[in-house]
Amino acid sequence: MPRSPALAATERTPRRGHGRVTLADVATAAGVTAITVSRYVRGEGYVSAETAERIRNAIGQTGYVPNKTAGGLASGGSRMVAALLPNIANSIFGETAQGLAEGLSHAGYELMLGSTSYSMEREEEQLRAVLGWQPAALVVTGRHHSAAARALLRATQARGTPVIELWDHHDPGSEGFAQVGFNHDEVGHAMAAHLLDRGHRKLAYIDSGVSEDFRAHDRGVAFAAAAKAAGAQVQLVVGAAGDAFDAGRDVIRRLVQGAGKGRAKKALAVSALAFANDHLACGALLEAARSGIRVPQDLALLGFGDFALARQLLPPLSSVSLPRHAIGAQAAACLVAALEGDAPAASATLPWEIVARESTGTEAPKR
Amino acid sequence: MPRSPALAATERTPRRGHGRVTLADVATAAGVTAITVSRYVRGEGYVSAETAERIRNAIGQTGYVPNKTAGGLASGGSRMVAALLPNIANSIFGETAQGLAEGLSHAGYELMLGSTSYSMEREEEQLRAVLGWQPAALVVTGRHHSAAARALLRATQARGTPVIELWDHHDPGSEGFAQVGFNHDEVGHAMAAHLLDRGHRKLAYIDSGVSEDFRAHDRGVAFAAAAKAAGAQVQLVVGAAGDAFDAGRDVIRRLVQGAGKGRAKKALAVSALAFANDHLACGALLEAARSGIRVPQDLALLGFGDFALARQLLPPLSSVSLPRHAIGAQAAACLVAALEGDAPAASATLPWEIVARESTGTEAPKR
DNA sequence: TTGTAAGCGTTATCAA
DNA sequence: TTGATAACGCTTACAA
Repeated sequence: MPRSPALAATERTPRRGHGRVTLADVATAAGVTAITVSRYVRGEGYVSAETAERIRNAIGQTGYVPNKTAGGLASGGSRMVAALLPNIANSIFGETAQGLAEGLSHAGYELMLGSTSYSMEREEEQLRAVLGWQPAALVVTGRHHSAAARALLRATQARGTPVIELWDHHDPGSEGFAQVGFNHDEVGHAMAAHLLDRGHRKLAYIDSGVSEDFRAHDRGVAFAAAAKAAGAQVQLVVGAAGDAFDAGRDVIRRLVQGAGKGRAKKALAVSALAFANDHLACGALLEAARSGIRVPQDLALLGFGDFALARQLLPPLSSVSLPRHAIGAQAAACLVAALEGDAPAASATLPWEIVARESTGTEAPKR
Repeated sequence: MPRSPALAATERTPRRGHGRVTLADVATAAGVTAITVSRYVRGEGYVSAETAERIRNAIGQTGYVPNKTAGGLASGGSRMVAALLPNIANSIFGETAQGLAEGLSHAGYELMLGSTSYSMEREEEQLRAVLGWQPAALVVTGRHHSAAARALLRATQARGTPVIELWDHHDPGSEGFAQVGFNHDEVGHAMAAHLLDRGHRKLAYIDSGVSEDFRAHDRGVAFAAAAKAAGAQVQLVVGAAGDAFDAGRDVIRRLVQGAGKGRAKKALAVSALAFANDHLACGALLEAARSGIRVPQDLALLGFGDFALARQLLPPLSSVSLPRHAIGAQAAACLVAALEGDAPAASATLPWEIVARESTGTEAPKR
């Protein structure tokens, strides 16, 4: 059926558009062509003050919102960064995500977020999924990825898309990706040193129950190595899965059982415990109080993460304070710099610090 | 400088593509046309087993990744949902984000996440930003938005894009957006009832120091109304900004000061406190222990959120357990259903529950 | 300062 | 079962 001119005027052309207001609509309303509106919107090229005014009004009237997917398609670049984190619910990665979101958003980038549930397999899936959106840059967590994921990351980087690994900083730089984080071996060493300095010779590291938390394992291995090198005894214990507080309590309960009770009571098998995270440590601290174990006299406890709770308990928990938010913020800054400057992303080591509180003794370490 | 034929053959055509492998490349490799590959990739329409096999190989060889922005542009639909949350770092919204991410990802949608920092202004900005990405659906937090943001949401919904408000559920349904959450007035009432039932007649609600946490305010107002209706005394106190634990401690300190000390000591001005969140409540609980205030005999404490820590302290904290993760998961389910079924998104009220622990007394309420 | 033409990588539509 | 063609809404390149 041929369309009458009148009808055509009402409904415009057939299958034209998906109902959204386009650049062309604004242009018509402003009495210019689309490219002029485009220039105005992007703030590039020359647009006379008079024309700009007309366009401004037209945009206001029509409620135009630029279509960024079309823009990206045309220009071959997008203002969107995809990030893959093990877990967003976790306060550790939550703050990192927050830092990323803030930093990117201020620079005019959007954030596409994927949660990998600490699984390399999921990471690979998510990677394929977000890659289809042509992100301007890619953020992943840690330096352990499946072979296929590594290949995808390498190919992506080869095409000029910056890739950053978060939360780790290891010298050989695995594949040459930029890294924003810190070295977990160093933290493991420092945790051991902190306890050794205070005279402890029987140590244990309580690892996270999350099997793919590689960074926690790395710290544990380094902790053990440092302790052994100093001639101390070390155990590596894996905390129970599930609620971390309960897992921490559980560690203390088993320790007390091992020591026997009543008249058969012996000294605890270890004198200091280092944990993969503060929740484990706080659970242990609370259980110690109930078991009559004096902290730090009978047992010193050292956490990791310096959560808000750590300094609230009695005794306050010594812990490793982390640049949780800074990692995200710094990654955002690195990416934006790389993107604007058309350079590869830069790595950054971010500072962490052992905050000595009562749970590992208030004494200054003997020199 | 005119390009020689040989050169042209090497670099293909001028300004063709941005270096990515396209459908056309795969098609050439497989000896078919682009549309056939497209059909194979989407699993739609007919592709012979033989052709499919050739395409599969071609995809493997070329490492083709479908360009979802181009696809979305052509089809007028995207498989991406944008969500705006007040804060991702916070464990409350973190878990919701996690639920959303998981639910959407399983259904083959990506998640674009924005953090509004509890600011309506930021929300509006972010809204404009994500709208340009043509999301398939929109998720926002709460029912309070700036006028402009509301207009944008309404226009978006009118165009057929589902809009869901999270974490709230209020009858008039503000603008008719679907809501996935619960009614905070009811929670406020229930919190008051919980304390009134246990015989308390001098109550206070400690509100969050975050001024745009409207839901916490709503609960406080409802709490006060319920208490007054029962003939009890109520105060509304606003916690200090900054660390929530410290703000909670601070409340107790001021309460103790008010009661005087030593020989001039009087009874506390209130006998029960309800809090805007568990961090405030836990801070108060810890400070009470240090101040020699017996919980619940001298002072009953009721939290909100039932964080993992709540049941670990002594005495364990009574609190309101929330469907943090479920809100995200349910919202994802609602959206996917709406998107696949082409229907408007459905609202859902999710269950919460007051978990009575020792901090408000173990006695069964008198009937 | 503004415009024309072509193309980005994909899918809808119609035809074969 | 496969293909040709024309969009989708925008930007680059070049022209005026």
